[in-house]
Amino acid sequence: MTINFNDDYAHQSVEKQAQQYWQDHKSFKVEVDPSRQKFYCLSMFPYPSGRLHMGHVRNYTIGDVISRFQRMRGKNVLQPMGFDAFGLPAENAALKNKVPPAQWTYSNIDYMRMQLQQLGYAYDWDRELATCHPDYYRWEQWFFCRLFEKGLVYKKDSEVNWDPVDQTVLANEQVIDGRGWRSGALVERRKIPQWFIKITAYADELLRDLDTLDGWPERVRVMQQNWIGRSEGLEFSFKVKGSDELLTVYTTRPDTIMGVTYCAVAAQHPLALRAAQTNPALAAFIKKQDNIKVAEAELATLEKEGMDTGLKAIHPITGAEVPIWTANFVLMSYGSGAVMSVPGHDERDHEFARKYGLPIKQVIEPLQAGEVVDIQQAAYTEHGRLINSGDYDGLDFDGAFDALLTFFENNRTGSKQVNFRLRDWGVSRQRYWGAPIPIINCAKCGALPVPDKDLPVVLPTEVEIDGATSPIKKMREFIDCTCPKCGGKAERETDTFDTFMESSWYYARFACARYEGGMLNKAEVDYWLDVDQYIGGIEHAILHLLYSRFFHKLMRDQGLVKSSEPFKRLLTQGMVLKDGAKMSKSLGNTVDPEGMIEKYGADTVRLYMMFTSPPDQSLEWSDSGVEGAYRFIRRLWKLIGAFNAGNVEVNVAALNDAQKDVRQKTHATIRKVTDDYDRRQVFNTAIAAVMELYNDVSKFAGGNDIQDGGQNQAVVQEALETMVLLLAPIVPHLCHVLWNHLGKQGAIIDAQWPAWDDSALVASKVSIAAQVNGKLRVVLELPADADKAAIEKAAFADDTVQKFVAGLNVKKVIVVPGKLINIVVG
RNA sequence: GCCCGGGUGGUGAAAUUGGUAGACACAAGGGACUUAAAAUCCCUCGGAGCUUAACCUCCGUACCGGUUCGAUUCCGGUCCCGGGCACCA
Repeated sequence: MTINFNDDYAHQSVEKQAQQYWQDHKSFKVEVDPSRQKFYCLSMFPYPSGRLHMGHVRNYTIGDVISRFQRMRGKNVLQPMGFDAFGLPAENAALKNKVPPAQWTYSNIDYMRMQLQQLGYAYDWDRELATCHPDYYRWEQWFFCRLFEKGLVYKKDSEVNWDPVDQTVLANEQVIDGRGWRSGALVERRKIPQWFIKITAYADELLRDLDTLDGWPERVRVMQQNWIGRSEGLEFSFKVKGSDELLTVYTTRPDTIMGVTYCAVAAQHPLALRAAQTNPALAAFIKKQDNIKVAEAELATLEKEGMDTGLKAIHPITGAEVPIWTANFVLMSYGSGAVMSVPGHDERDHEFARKYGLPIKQVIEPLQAGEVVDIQQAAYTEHGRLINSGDYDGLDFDGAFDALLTFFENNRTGSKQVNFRLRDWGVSRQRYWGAPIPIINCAKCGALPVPDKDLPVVLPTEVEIDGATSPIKKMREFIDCTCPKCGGKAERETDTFDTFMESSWYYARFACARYEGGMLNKAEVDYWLDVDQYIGGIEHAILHLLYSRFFHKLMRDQGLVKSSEPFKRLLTQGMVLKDGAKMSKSLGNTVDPEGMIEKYGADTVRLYMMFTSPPDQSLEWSDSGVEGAYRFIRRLWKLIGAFNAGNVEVNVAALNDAQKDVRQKTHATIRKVTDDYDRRQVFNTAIAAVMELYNDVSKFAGGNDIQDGGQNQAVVQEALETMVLLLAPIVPHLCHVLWNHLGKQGAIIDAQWPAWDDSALVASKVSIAAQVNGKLRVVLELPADADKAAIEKAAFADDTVQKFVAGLNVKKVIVVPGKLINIVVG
């Protein structure tokens, strides 16, 4: 197949030729090579939902651009791709289409792989993996058994959404307005035994190591920090009147303790449950809380409601009796499930107290004299000085904290506590399409891990989905087994793992995807890890990234990896929107990448995606914008296609002014674009810079003979080569073909990234903005070496400047050399 | 509700460390070429005022206030939009 460069740009033949070359030369297959610096670039792998959507295209184009850029900079680049293949949608599709989840998933993978190849991504396909394959999840099962041995996993009762009609557990997503999505039944909270991994044992380290992640966006680190939620406070107990029981609470504001006017406990708190036994109204109130979906957002947006339990707590300092209420905003899962309530100085307590007419007492006043606080109107939540607090009056926050801590320690009724908001990771799912949890339950010996020799526990794939219960939960041949300890009859665990388990370590497995001797192969993993660049959606800022960081530390402590953090640099890309809303099937505003690729080619789609927004912002889809990207490619094709490459070298000494300008623009563009790719990771401005260079060269070509065999041709050749090199990561097919047309040998993927020549950047003139009172009045063209005095002299000599300063006193003159002068008059 | 972002022309955006607001594109309008259309090329393009016109002047980065010689950028407050909230992935 030959390409005629005088013809119009035809994306099909261009893209076919480039992709054929990469395939024939196995261009993106990589091996460990200690003599070369490696670069591991990873994009978050997709859930194989059927077809690629524009969000995938954006994510993977960003990753591919970075990979190809790093390769041209000489790195040994690993860019793998795989599929996060377990999950709920496969079960839904199975129900709808009467196809087993495995079959549906594998056929989606085949289709999406083909689409990814069409887009020309530089993946090492030999490392492809799918998490639903036993070769993958067997190591996850193996690893879970190691955690079991170390005591890092445990089983406890935990609440789920229960559909009483379908007799099944529902995901939060399947609960709509408090009802099951299929049955329409009011959901119930139900406690069932589930497996947990002790992420809280690593809370301190997960928090501390955030400081080492200087390649991560600040906002992601802040979100993780708040999620982990370390706080220092006081834990102490109230005596319950007429009982031996203690009501234990935790507070980060011990300084407000004298303002306690009531206590609040969760609906499921033992005290509330006990009080309910003799109080039908309270029992009804508690029962009502059972119809709330298991989600924090659900609880927190509820109208605050509560009920007096009738019990009284004894204030540990004053001995006063305060009522114990049960309140729907107190979480049983956080702390002790009970709080002291200080309506004067806590907004939630204040709202609750106003609603139920509970007293509000001020015990803190502002440090600043004169600041007026009306505690009945709104809570005062700032730190301040204690008042109405007896012996503690006059103390500030720290003083009161220390004094109260001493009081409770001396009485042995309280202590300083560090608390985390972070909860242990519940990994049990009552669903079918996931990795089986490798546990055997024996009536005699309890829960035991499956012996290594019996791994993997393979998930049966020939199943029928009925929409309610997981098929393996009634499959005797799966369930029945023998106890590895006593040899008696036992039952296999039928719950499967949370799919975050699979996505928490896939980045490591990519280093040795075909390794059969263990979870990870040290030689390969030590070379390729850490991930140098990770790219994915901001929606994963907390859960996936936190679990992966946790898993990495677990693997480190198992001796599998060396480092403490998996991802050195992180780029969180924004969503793809159309008409201001996220592209989604339910809104019917999706754009199918496949149709776009067919019409315009992969390069146009890639260029459009990268040009329209910076990667971390949302991207608004526009059909005419795609046309614009296509037009630029055609213009570039036309300009370069018509150019006859020569072998004239640039002779700097021989350049005239116009030629120098072209060369200066070329080198300024190299510098700008390199910085944009490397440090800033914004590609829209990189493309804009190349467009500017194109515009300059195009103008130059309009007024000069660029095939003169002399310096015109030389500077244009240099500019065109530069454009092709700089755009190669973004539009690789086009540049692959144009590179050889410019007379260059070899493939552009193996070409070196261009370097700029500082001496070419030196400009003779500089623009100085002249301001009067901060307002721009005129732009002065001055010699580049103009110093402070020269700038000032030129500014005052200017007519326009004179117009604004005449007759006024010059109060101050600010000069920023090379930039501006500001004359302050009055 | 809580945590984290974002808000700049008709549209996507740019302005990188507090220093010339609107680069680069899209759309629109006008023109050239053409029998015509498409394609291509050229010009105009934040708003208002003034002017034959160039110029020039004022206003303008969600809203209100502050710091500064100077604020899209920093600080305080408000509104709106988006992401996450532990069983969607």
